Amino acid sequence: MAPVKIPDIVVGRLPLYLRALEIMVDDNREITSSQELGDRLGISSAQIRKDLSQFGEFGKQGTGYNVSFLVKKLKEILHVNKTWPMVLVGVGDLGRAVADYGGFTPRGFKVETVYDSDPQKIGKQVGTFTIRDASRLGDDLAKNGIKIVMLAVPTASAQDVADRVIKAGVTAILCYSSTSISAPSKVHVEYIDPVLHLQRMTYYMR
Amino acid sequence: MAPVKIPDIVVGRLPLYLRALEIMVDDNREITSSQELGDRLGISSAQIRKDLSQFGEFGKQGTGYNVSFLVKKLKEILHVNKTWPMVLVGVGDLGRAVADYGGFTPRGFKVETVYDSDPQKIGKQVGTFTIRDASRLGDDLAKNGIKIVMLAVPTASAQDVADRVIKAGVTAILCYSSTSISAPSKVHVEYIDPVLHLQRMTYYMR
DNA sequence: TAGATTGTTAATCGATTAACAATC
DNA sequence: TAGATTGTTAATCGATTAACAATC
Repeated sequence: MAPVKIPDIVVGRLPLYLRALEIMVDDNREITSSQELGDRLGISSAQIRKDLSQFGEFGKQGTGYNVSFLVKKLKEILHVNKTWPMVLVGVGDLGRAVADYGGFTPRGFKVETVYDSDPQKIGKQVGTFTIRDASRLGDDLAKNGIKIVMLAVPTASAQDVADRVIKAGVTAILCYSSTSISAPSKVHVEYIDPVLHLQRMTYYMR
Repeated sequence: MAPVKIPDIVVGRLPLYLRALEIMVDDNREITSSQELGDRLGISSAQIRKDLSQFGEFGKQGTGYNVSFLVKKLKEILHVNKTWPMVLVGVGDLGRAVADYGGFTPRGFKVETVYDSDPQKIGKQVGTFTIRDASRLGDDLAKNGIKIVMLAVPTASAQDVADRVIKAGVTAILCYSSTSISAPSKVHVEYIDPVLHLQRMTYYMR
């Protein structure tokens, strides 16, 4: 009995559910329903029930879902019931903001170290971090067992840096550079490019 | 004859094609094929041909696509053959980086003004911008005909600010706050939340 | 002409939704 | 019990892919 393969698109919605539920926790909500959650997220209640049911029976007929219980379950499923150490490569304007971003820690992630290859920057402080030489990435990553890297390097060097961190055992890359990178299928790559979102919207605008 | 409705999912891929093609322009590539483009993006060549053919016949059998011609066409389709003025609301660490980000201008967007509601910040400089009082948003947006707003405000005030800018005629919101906002269907909302991407990846990791 | 690649069709595949029995 | 909401099935809907004629 092969464990049923959960579709990627379902996995992609779970963090959205978790985020909405954590806001409900902050608001001291104890119970919610697929209907309410769906209304908040613009997703049908049927889809939410179907997605969740892939992982277990978390609700009660007639009542709904216990918010903190569902939060706990989703954190387990997404493996964010622990904190993942990450490193950041590239400390330009964007990298600086990523390093300072306060939103990682409460949600399961922590920036451990930041790197740059510019000799002018190496050794300087960025927030609480001392910028390390990017040429040390290989050794450091392997030694500290880091699995997640965020890239905020110039477009032209993104692939090169990606190749190097992958060689050092990294299996997840969050790429802020405006380019696609190629990686073996065992390595997960996600992208953040605000312009892609903007252009998607202007398509519909005059 | 109703103009055929292009699926949202197709529209969402066009900016990706445009981005890859612009990199090819920089590399002085004159011609490409759906095969090559697909390889770079991890998308099947059939899908690329099908997507593009929704908008016209841009290629030549046996040859492929002229890169700069296709760039020109995609810019027209996405309405980024002009520059869209935008404003940014919220100048914390994240907002500061968004304001300084150099990637908007070459790709069809420009930050015109930045706003915050913190009296401590109003009047201060951020890069080349003087922070304006967020209470002026309503008047300013309407007067300058701004249609696009980027939100980098605290989660708790995102909905409130969104409501106000929508009232002032804004039809596109790029939301960096970690929450979903509700808006009339004529208003386009896109989200950027790095943690959602990270959690999507850790699902697959031990 | 031979080789290559588009644009498009039809088939396949997968995701969403509607509906409802089960049950709290 | 009556009302509400889940979990799940089957039907619908939509997206992707394989294949190939057209043609450069």
